[in-house]
Amino acid sequence: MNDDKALNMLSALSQKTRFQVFRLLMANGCDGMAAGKIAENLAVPQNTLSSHLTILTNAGLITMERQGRHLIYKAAIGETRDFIEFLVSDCCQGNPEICELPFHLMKSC
Amino acid sequence: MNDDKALNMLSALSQKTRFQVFRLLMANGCDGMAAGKIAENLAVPQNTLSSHLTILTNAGLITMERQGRHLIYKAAIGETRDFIEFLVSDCCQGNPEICELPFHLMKSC
DNA sequence: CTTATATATCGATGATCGTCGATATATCGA
DNA sequence: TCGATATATCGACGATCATCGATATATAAG
Repeated sequence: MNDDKALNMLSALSQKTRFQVFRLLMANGCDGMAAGKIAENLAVPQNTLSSHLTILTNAGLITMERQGRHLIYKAAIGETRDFIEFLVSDCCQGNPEICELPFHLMKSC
Repeated sequence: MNDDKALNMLSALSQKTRFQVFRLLMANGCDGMAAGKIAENLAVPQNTLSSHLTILTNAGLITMERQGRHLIYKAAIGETRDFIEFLVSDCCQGNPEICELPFHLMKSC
C-alpha cells in the first residue's frame, strides 16, 4: 500500500454507485456476484455499471473471474484490509497514545 | 454515520492535497496545525488550501477553531473512527465468519 | 454456423472539480 | 485608527467524470 494506491481506492469508492457495488459485494462475501446480477440489484444500466466495475477492479477493491458467460465479481478482502490499515496508520506515529490499533480485520476467502 | 456522510468523507479524502492534509493532521494529533502552517508544509497556495480545508471540515473529517489570527485545524478522530467502522461493517453482516472485527480505534482528544 | 446471452468498449455530452489571481474579512500590534 | 498578518470568498478557466446509446466481443445453445 502507498499513497497513490490508497488515493485510487478512495477515488473509486467516492462515487455512489461504486460505493453501493462495493458494499453489496462485501455483504455477499466469498460467493461474489455476476455483473448482470449487480446491475439488476442496483438498478443501474448495464454499460454504466460495467465501467464502474472496471474502475473498482483497477483500484484493487474487487476482483473478477469468468464463469462461462458470466463475470463474477468479489470484494477484495485482503486489499481492503491493507487500505484501511494504511488510512489510520498515521494517527499513531506522531502520538501513539491516541490510538489502540491492533485491529484484526477480515480473513481472506 | 450513513451512506451520504460516508460518501462525503470518501469524496473529500479522494483528492491528493486533501489526503495529505488529513494525514498531516492525523500525525499531528491533538495539537492541530494552523492553516498557514499546513499550506507551508504541503507547498500549496494559501487560497487553494483554504478551499480544501473547507471541504474536509464540511465532510466532518477535520475541525477548526480560532486562536487569535490563526485558525487551528485538527483531525476529527471520533468521526474518522465512525467512518472506518461503517466502511467495513457490511463484510460481517452477510458472512460473519469472514471478519474478526472488534477493532478499538483511537480515543478522542 | 447461427442466434441468443452476458458483458465490455466507444463516443459524445453535460456536470462537477481543482486551481489560482484578485479581493474581502478578521485580528493583532503600534 | 492604520498597517500588517492570517485566512476566506469570488470568479473564471481547463480538466476530469458519470451517463448512456450504439456497437463490439465472448461464450453458450441449438
